[in-house]
Amino acid sequence: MNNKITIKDIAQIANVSIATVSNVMNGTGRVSSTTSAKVNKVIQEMNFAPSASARNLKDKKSHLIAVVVPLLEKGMIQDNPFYWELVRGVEKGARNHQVQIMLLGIDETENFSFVKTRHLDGLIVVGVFERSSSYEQILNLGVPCVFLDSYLSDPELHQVCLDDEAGGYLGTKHLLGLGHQNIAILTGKLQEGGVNYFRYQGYLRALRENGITKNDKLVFEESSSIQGGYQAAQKVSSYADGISAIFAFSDVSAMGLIRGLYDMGWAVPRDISVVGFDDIFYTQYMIPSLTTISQDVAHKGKVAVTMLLDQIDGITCNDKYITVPVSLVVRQSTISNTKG
Amino acid sequence: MNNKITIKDIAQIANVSIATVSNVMNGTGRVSSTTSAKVNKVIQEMNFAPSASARNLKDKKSHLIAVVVPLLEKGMIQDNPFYWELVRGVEKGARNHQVQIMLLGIDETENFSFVKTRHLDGLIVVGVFERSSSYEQILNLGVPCVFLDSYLSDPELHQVCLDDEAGGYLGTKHLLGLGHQNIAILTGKLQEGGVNYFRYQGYLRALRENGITKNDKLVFEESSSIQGGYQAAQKVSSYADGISAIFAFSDVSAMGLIRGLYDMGWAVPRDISVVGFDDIFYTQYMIPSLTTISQDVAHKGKVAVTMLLDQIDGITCNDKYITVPVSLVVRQSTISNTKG
DNA sequence: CTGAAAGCGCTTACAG
DNA sequence: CTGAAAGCGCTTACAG
Repeated sequence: MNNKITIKDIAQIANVSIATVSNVMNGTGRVSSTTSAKVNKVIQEMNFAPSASARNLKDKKSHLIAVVVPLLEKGMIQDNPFYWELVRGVEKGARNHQVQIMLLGIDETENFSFVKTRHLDGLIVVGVFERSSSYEQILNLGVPCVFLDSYLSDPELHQVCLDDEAGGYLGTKHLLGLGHQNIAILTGKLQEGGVNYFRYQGYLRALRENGITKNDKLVFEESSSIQGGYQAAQKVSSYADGISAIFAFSDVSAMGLIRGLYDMGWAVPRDISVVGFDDIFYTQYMIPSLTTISQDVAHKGKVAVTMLLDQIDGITCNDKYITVPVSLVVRQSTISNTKG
Repeated sequence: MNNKITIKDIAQIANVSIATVSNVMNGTGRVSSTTSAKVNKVIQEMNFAPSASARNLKDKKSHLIAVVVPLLEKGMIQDNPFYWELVRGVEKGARNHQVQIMLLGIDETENFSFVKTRHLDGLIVVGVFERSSSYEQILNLGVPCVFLDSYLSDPELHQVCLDDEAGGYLGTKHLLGLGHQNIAILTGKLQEGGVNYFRYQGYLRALRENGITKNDKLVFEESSSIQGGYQAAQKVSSYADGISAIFAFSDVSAMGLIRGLYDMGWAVPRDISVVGFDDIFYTQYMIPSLTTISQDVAHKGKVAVTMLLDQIDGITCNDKYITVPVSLVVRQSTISNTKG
């Protein structure tokens, strides 16, 4: 094939120097409009696409950013479709700004050499913890970053976070309002400083406001997956006739939980009310449809790209820490407490 | 930061030439083990990561492949989580082989210049049609490609397809076996040569085998999304008391359909049996769980990478066309026809 | 307004 | 076994 067309060929055909061709392409320097038109015509005709490698070698800019997503144990990227919505948002945002994205799954063994190797312009990092090896590594890179759902204490870091505490509060409040007293939570790893931790804080605040003392037995800590939710159902149902409502910190685990309860003869919301978190695309189509805490994930992705690109372009934004709002969406999975 | 370390620095510190450093890194040429050890030590200590740009400029290889996914009208990548499972499979496969992936959404205006610009080693293209502009463009690129779910007639093309015809057949056969006669289908665009087309052919074959003449009124062509399925419910229920079963050509549309029917007072499977397609992660957790045609999407992604990399490395495989098998998974959404 | 030339950081024959 | 040098395809001062 003819992917070997270079700036030299264009220069030769257009009868100008390569410097001129370069200037035309980049709108730099002073070029007469006739020359410019002539060169552009040749570029068109030859279907010339300048080599990014050569450019990067000079510029040290790649116009490539990476979306870095944690790996599941099995070496696969997270399966929660939540990540897909996020990535889709990032892709769209990036496309609008002429940069392209790489997708990378990482675990604690990752050394991030690809960032230097590829001269990546920046990173969008999803869900790292403060004291993880990945976190350290990323900071040492000294490359523009935006962290998503990561809650890092360093105020200099650019972050986009959800108002998780409010989400935890809203969901709990909703259940309390329906007369539920023994409200269980189904959460993924409850690591301090993590997403679930803040949701849990919101839960506790709502309880306090209502003068309810917390009961650690009502905290079910399971893998935050659909299977995890399913497994939790056994524990939940075997534990307690007292539990009239449960707040799951992700929609996928809520779905697994509901199905698990169903298999044990419990109907939602008749026997127990369930609240989810995320407002994943299918929640309103579930039977019963799921009451959940809604967030605009795709928007989050777009915000992250915008922040990152500003940062790359050296535009300082006054708000390094952006909190995306949450809202409660009431559907069929929650009803008034009938157990008295 | 010190991302400015180059091969020169390493050479200087290790007291050798840059050629030697290069040879050590690439295992090329003849290097004494002492020199090699010395150089490697310095590389380690300096945390040196060679520039991909410089390398690519010489090699014309980027160790980058792109996953190309069709765009929805709204400029976003497809929202079906099916794509996420696929991309995850590709990512894992790529990671195991030291190449990295770019994710790109494309529409008919895409000119694919990024392929030449970035010297991409290859492309994994999902769901293009034979006579689309994208298809033409991609062929002209002359770059290694693997097409997924695309059904292209050129036997020289590398493709990974599902046995869609068999899937359509199996699902229909299952319903026939349960005594259903008026079996409707809910399909996305029924374009000749497309995925849905083949599933439809399988459906027809099963009907023929049972001596049932096809009825075009039983074909509901809707957007292949969860919303599309939901909307179809009205048409399905208003049409026909005769319909006792419906075969949806995607799980997401099946979910929307079931919910839509539910909202009109129809229960699945009591009033109507439903079969889906894909075996998306949540199907077994739905209430009722969904009978569906199963395919191993992540595996499909991995097969595609392997094929692509072989092709890039010039390894000719005898099988350019790989068909991934399907199987029927019977769950709760289908029961015997009770309408007589 | 235009062009000759250096240089980005590598790899690869080619000498030695 | 090791190194000097050319060259990959661009961009960017610098002359003219």
